[in-house]
Amino acid sequence: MKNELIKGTLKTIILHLLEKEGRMYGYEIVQKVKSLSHDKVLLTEGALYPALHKLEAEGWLIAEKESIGKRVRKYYSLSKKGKIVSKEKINEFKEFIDSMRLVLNIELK
Amino acid sequence: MKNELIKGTLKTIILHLLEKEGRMYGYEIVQKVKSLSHDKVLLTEGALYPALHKLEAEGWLIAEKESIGKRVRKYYSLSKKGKIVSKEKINEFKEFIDSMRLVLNIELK
DNA sequence: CAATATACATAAGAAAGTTAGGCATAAACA
DNA sequence: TGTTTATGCCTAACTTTCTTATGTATATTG
Repeated sequence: MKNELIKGTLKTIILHLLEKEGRMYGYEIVQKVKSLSHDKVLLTEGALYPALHKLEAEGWLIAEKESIGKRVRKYYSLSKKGKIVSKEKINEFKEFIDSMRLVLNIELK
Repeated sequence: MKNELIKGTLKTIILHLLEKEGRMYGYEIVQKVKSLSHDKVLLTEGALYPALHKLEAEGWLIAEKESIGKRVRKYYSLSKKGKIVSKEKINEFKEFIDSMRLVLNIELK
């Protein structure tokens, strides 16, 4: 999906996955989205990592480094605020879909 | 809707409305989208007009100026190519929604 | 032991908006 | 009748968000 539509959904995706999974690291998020979407949504690391940093700076994510052998993974989870924002983002997305359905006059199963 | 999600949908909206209505001018498109979406989707002219020009340059739209009193309206309609692209864009949007539904695990009525 | 996968990160540039103007005519209202 | 609001077009500076291209390093697989 070389799709400009994906733009703007990245934060929503991250927040939602962390809410569902509890705790994930960046690379894992990329793989998860890829598999959930049957290889349709391919997050790029150039977009993902800056987004994670921004969400952390915003206070919505908590980051913890963890050593796996000689490598360091950075796990993210939702802060209290992040859990609230996560739900808000999902609702915004649903409203967006509803609006678009009205404008584009399309049915969604 | 101060929503970054709308980004990327503008061309799809324009093409679809022109397909449905046949012939519209810029200002009319703004009003139509506003009313269809119950004031949720408010296109800005700063985004709309450049988009119309780009679609015309691409060969997807045909523009015709029409004098209304002393004012000039610019009507747009779909070219043959534009009609094809319009359908493609709608399909892309539907696929996008399907993918997002998988990733976000949400139900849409 | 070379290629691929895992895992993080940044930086330059492109794309698509927002915000803030500008210009002009027509209609509505006080 | 004069001012505000609506109609109708437009552009330019700036911002946000993403893509593309790198860089670095360890682990696994053939």
